[in-house]
Amino acid sequence: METYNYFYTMIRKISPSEEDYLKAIYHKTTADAPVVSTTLLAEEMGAKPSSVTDMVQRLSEKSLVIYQKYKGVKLSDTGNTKALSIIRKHRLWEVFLVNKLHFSWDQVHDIAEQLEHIQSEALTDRLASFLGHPKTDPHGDPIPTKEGNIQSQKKTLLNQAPLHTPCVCVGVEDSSAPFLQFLDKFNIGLGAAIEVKEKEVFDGSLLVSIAGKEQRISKQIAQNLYINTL
Amino acid sequence: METYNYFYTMIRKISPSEEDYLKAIYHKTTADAPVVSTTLLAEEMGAKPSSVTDMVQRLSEKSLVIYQKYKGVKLSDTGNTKALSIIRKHRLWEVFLVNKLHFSWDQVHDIAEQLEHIQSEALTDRLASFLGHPKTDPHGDPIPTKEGNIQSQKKTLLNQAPLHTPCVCVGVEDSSAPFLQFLDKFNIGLGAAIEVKEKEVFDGSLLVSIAGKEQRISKQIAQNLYINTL
DNA sequence: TTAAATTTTTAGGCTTGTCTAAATAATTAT
DNA sequence: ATAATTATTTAGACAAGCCTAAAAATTTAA
Repeated sequence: METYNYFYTMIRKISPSEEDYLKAIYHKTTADAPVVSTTLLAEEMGAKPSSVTDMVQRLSEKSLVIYQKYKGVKLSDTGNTKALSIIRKHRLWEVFLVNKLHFSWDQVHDIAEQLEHIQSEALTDRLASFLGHPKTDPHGDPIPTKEGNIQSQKKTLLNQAPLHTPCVCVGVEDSSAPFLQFLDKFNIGLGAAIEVKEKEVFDGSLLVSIAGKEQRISKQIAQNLYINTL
Repeated sequence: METYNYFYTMIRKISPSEEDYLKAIYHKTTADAPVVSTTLLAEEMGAKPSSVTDMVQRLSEKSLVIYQKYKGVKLSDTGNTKALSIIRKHRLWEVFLVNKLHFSWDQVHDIAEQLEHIQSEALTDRLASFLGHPKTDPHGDPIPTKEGNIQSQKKTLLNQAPLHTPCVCVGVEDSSAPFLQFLDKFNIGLGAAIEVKEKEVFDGSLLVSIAGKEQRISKQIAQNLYINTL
């Protein structure tokens, strides 16, 4: 009995909660900061650090993460693949909700949080095909491929955009409903034409033209909007 | 603290597992047999009777079912409404999977079992609208309305169909994958034109014409196919 | 109508995923 | 360099949902 334990843990199904942790670890680690602390993860998950330690130890036993006591945690290759598959599902469902069911981009996150846990490879494949294999979700974030490849786009914050240069909005840093609703009021969406006319040194606000119309935008907004030059 | 307990239990969220039990109770009670035993429910749920007793007692505390020790269980009005809402979601998702993602009718049940637990009234509303407010699912079962009305159709088993009378296939009693795949091999689907040519007294088998072609069908098949006369 | 068989419930345990409180390690500041 | 602070882990508890084994109620049969 004991002999097969290792094998069993390897192929054990991943629970929705475990999937959420893998996703959180994915989002909270970068090339610069390759590991994340239990405290930071606890914030992200809306749980206490002690609960995170517990879960992270379980995930480590299942070889989904690499965890060193007191040092932090990062995804293993298996864990990374799993996280990307969940992110793929999340973003595909967001596209479905916006493009097919006509939800607005601020309404889809919570529903996609549930849909991303549906387990059926066939469903994901057919959904992707039904949607025309979209490359990005409604917030401009790239959708990983079935094979787990994700295109890391060169993203520039509107903050850093050159003056008097035609740009296009390609994504948001903050995809919370309040921010997205705010953007709607300013008529800013993915693909919107933006050009920075003036940068105020004092408060970092910008005078921009959006779809031909000049508007003043706060630094806080400009810090959360990604653009590409044309 | 204690004072508000009742109120809290009233508005408490229903878990996926609880939803599955409500659905099972719905499916296992009829006008003839208005209550279901824990043993029968255990079979339906793939659990032990003792586990069912546990759960049924919890559901009773939440006023979702009416339960009498040793006597069986049935849905309360609240529980019935909840069960119908889950069945509505299940069947709408089945229509989506078949009509939009082109799954076959034997592939959709397990996926819909997961999708039915997604919690978002807006999603269900928009899905129904996206699908054109279908009246029945891919197996011919009626889809309850948002208000919880379900049309009980007068269903005749192929078994009981009159001889030499044009009929149309309107549903299946058994919607397991093996049976549905079997029907596919015989080219029998919803809306298929069927006419009984001959009934064999010895084994109850039927000689029928399906889409113009004559075929012999066993009693077991005929017992699980619903038809309407034209 | 009582005894045997069956059904149902209770009691006690296990896992997952959370919590609080206490203990320990790591970091920061004096 | 050591003390104070902060971060992290451990220990123990709890609810949900399941299990097995034992007890109790109900049904069936003699």
